[in-house]
Amino acid sequence: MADGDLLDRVLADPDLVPARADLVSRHDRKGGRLILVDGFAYQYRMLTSGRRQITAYLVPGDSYDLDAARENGSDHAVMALTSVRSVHLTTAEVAVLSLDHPSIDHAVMALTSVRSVHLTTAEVAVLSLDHPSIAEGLRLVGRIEEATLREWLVNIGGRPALERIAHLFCELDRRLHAVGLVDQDRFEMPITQYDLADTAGLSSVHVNRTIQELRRQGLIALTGRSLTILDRPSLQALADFQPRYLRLRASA
Amino acid sequence: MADGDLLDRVLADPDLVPARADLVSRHDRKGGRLILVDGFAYQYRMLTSGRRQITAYLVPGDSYDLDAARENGSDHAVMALTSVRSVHLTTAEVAVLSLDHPSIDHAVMALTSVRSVHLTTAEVAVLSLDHPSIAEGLRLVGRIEEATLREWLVNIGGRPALERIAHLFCELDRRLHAVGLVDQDRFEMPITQYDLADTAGLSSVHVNRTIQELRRQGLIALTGRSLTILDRPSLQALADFQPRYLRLRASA
DNA sequence: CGCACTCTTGAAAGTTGTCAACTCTCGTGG
DNA sequence: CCACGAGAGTTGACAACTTTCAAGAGTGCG
Repeated sequence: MADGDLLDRVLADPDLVPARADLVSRHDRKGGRLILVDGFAYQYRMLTSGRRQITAYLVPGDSYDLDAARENGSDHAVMALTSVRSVHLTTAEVAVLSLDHPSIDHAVMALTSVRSVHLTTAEVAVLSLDHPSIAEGLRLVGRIEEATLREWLVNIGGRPALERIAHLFCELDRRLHAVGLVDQDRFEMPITQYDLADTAGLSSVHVNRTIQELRRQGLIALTGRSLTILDRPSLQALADFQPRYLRLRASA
Repeated sequence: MADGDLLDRVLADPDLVPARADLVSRHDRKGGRLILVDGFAYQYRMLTSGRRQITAYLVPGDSYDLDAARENGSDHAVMALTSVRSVHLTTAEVAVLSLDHPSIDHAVMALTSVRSVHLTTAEVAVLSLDHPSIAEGLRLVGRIEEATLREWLVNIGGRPALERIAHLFCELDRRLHAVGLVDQDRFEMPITQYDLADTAGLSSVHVNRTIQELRRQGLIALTGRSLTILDRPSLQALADFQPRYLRLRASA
């Protein structure tokens, strides 16, 4: 069969994982190499104290461990935040698919609009290390993930609650905007305040009060699952948000 | 000239950088690709609030950006904590050196004793991406750095001050032990309490009180620049420290 | 309708930060 | 040799931030 067919077939038949189920569990030997087609997920780690620390979010178009660096088990797991459609790739599929997609512009991987992202990120997956430009692309993804991780460390270690939550919202805004999921400064954010608490290293009660302060300052509106950025410049200024680390295109 | 000669020459003539000077500055276009031969350094980021957040420590044997991923400027800088001897490698040197060191066991890069580390990590530097096993090695280094970054995020986001500082000491202990810099559960740690504060996301006053509590519990002794681990099992248990992320050999 | 989950609120307690001063060490210059 | 000054560590009192506990209100789904 043609490789394009395989790609189409793989994308056409994503796995469906319900909310709050592990997409990839800790010490998962099968490898979690996947692409998120639809829905939100997060990477997390449980402490022996019982506390949970979220270390990354996955939004549509994002991938996880495509280079199989964590194949032999890792120190964290990935859980679906909403019901999720994702494509899991086997080593065989990655290898087969890579044969006919030798040249993918890795700059494209920095994401543009949602439709192209799904395809583009998928294409990324079809690449093997045999193709230098592919290896290049995977390395870029890795660097963005690392820069984001460092940004989170700086955020949690260096900013008080209000700025911390504001920064998180700014990041989600830009990332979702890049994949076309922001409409009129408004986007769906299916993250509970408990999740935000375990992301920011705060208690859920304090997250709640912090969000109310952001509302009071007229920066955001948050009702149910829908977040609206009312004053992006002020919100970004408050958070000291510099989106360069995300390596997104100027617009989308 | 033979590659071995170049390697020797490079190692024999390290740069000397005084304490509190930048080894690599932000937006440094020259690229910071280096190996630390002697001394301590840290990677950090300044916030507009004036706060400094340390995101990583470099100890003897550690490298920085050998794969030149941050060549075009990054969001952070690297500063010498003590006076430092380091080897800076140019692109040309890395290229030349890579030609005759095709097969380096990447497992060795996980560090053993101090002498071999200096050589081994140096050898890592002499590798280019043309050699698959080298690329492999650089990727392993990257993964360890990323896992450490994630560990710090979990540490700062999820643990109170006492556990946080304890965890930091546990990590330094294991990393320095791996390069032979721990003698009788005691090692030199030229990190001020101000530095620790900006590492752990605490104030220096609170770091001071936290250290006193660790002393009071009989876990450590810290005088001047010398830290002694008095009760490693208890300290590690307190910190919930699992050294697996460092990927160190069993002993050294 | 009722359960489960999420959001919100108040009060009290605990943790951490700020400010300010004092001590200690160490290296330099008189 | 001693005085001095800079950097680092220590301490106390107080303020600010954040958590915990507990309870009630809102929301969506079977």
